[in-house]
Amino acid sequence: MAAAKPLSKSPGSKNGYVLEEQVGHLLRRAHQRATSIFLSEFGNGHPTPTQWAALVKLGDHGALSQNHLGRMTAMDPATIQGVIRRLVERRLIARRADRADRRRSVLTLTPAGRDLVAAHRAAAARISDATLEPLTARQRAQFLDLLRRLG
Amino acid sequence: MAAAKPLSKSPGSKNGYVLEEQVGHLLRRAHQRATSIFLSEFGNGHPTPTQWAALVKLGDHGALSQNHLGRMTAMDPATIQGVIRRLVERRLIARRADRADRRRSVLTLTPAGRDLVAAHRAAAARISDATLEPLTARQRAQFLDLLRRLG
DNA sequence: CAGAATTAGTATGTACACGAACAATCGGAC
DNA sequence: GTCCGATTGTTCGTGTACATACTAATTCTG
Repeated sequence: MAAAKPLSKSPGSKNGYVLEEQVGHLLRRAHQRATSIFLSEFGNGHPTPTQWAALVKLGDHGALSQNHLGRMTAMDPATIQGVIRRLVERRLIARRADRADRRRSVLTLTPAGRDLVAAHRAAAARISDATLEPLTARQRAQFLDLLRRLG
Repeated sequence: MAAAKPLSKSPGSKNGYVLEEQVGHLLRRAHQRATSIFLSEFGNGHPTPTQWAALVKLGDHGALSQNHLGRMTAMDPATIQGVIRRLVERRLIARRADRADRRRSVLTLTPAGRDLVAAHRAAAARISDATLEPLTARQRAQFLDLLRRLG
C-alpha cells in the first residue's frame, strides 16, 4: 500500500515535517498579523511600518545619510531608497547634499514629519500592545527576549 | 534647553518608544533572517519559502483548489495566484478544470514537483534548525509555543 | 601620490503581500 | 425557477525585500 494518495489525517505528512510547526512559517504569519494590526491602527493615511521606522529613527538622531538610516532600520540600500523616495514625495523627509562627502545626501525630518511622529507615538505604542495582546505580561517579556536573541 | 537637537544617547528617544524594542520591528527582522537562511540553504535553484509552503501542502493533501491552498498556507487570493502561476510555469504544479465547479481549478503536484518535495524535506528541516540555532532546546520550544499563540 | 578597495546611491528584475474592483459561477431562499 | 449573496480566480496599484550591476566619490595602502 502507501504511495500516491494522501492518507495522513490532520496537518501531518509522510515524514515529520509539518508546515505549521516550522519557525519560518510561524514567523511569516506573525509578521503578517503585526503588519495588519499596524495598518489598521494607522489607517490608510499612510506611514507603513517601514516608513514609520525610518521616521522615528530620523527623529531620534536628527540627520543621517540614507544608507546609514537603512542600517539602523534593517533595510538594504535598494529597499531604503524606495522608502525614502516616497517619504520625500510626501514632504515628511527633506534631503540636502552633504558638502563634506559629495556621495552622501543628508536626510532630516521636515516640520510636517516631526509633527507626524509626535502625533503618532501613542498609536505606535498601542500597536505594539495590541500585537502582543494574546500573551500574558510574563509571556510578552519572554517572547521579546527570545525574539531579540534571534536577531 | 531641549527641542530641535537629538540629545538622547543610544537608541532611546524623548519618549519611551524605542524602535528596536517593538514587536513589529523584531518580527520583521526575525522574518528577514529566516527568509535569508531559507534562500541560502535552498540555493538560487528556487523554491522560495512561500513556494515551498504551497508545494508541501499540496503534497500532503493531494489536490486542492487555488484559494483553498492559499488559506492553508496563509496567502490571500492575489498572492497565491502569483505563487501558483510561477510554480505552474516551472512545471512543479499542474492545474486542470474542476468539472463539478467550473469556477475552480484543481491543483496537483507534477511528478517533478513530488520529486522536488521529497528531495528537499531534509534541507527544510535543517533550515528550521538553523533558524533557531541561537536558542537552547528549551528556549526553542518556548519560542515556538509563544509564536503559535500569537497566530 | 597613484592605484586598489570601499562606500553612497541608483536602476533593474523577481518575488511576496494586500486592498480594491471585477466577471463568472455557484448555492440557497423564496 | 429566479434573484441574491457568497465564492473562485484575475487584474491593478502600492509597497516591501533583495540580488546584481553600475557610477561616482572617498579612503586606504604601498
